[in-house]
Amino acid sequence: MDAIDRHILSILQEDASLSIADIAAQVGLSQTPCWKRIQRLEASGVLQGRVALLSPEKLGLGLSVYVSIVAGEHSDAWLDRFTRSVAAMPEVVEFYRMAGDVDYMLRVVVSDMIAFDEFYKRLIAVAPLRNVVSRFAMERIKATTALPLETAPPIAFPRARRVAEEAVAG
Amino acid sequence: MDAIDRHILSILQEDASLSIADIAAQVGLSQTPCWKRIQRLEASGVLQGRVALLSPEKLGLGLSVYVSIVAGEHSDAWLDRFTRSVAAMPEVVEFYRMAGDVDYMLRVVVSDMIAFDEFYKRLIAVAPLRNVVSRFAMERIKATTALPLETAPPIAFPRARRVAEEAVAG
DNA sequence: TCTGAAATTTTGTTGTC
DNA sequence: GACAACAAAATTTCAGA
Repeated sequence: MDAIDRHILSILQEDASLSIADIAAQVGLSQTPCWKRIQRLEASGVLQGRVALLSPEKLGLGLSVYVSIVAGEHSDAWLDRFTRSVAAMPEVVEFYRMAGDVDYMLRVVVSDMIAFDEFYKRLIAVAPLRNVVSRFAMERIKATTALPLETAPPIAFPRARRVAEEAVAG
Repeated sequence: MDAIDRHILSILQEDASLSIADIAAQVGLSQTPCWKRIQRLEASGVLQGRVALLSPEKLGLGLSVYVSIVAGEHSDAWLDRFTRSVAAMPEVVEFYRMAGDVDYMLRVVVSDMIAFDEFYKRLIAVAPLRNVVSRFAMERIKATTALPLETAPPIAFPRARRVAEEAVAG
């Protein structure tokens, strides 16, 4: 995972429709070594896959709502039920367990307030909740899938890691 | 934008590395009409692009922090300065203007608490803020780029829209 | 006007140095 | 890591419903 690998990743996380020839030219390599690096990044799991990004507005799904939840219980049964049910809802595009004053944070994508209210009723029916706060987004100023590679620490070397793992296994 | 277009979009937003032959087979079309539909969806802007998804954990960027902000002022100058500066920070992967008790919501991706604190200092130096609350994610339960197409309203027909626009223009 | 089969061109992949 | 041969895929063309 050297600077060239990072350069390749930064290009691909912005535009994965580029040809290997294009990417190779940008990073100053010929096609084969560039292709081999991409294969290695995929095999190591750093490159998880390629997806198409759709326009929420053009699909009539322009309303994002942040929902913070305080759990109703902390039993294993409650947790399992809540986690599975909420993760299975397609409107939930982000779902994190939090530290601090709220237990869970969601981002929910819906078409409008009516649709959100319909979602909300299904959400509170899933399992008992102590508190739910919904905050509505008025304007999307920035939303990217690109991670800040320039701020990533100099760890995570797929090759070095594999060597280390083999040393442990052997 | 019929059911087949939606089917194509739902496949591509899960995996954009599939060949047109694969997609065509899944939606029950031959390559050419499937390819033409994808071209049309790209031209209409519903399909915005293809990106590679990277592993935050493997890159040492496993900490997500939700930051809610109450603005310090509401002047045009403040707003412009704040919006531009925050959007330009690579750690900020989501940035929405909100309705209600908070003015802005961010999701920030960093390597650890130290890195977040460093980011936080830069953030509060950008422009005067009345209140900032940071909530730390402990566990990512779900995070997808796939929009809930099954819940999208039956609007947004790129072709029909073009016809309507031409009718207005003519 | 939309579909599908085949030809063409571009791109991805493998082998050799 | 580069270059050349090979394989596969995307794109265009064209015939038919």
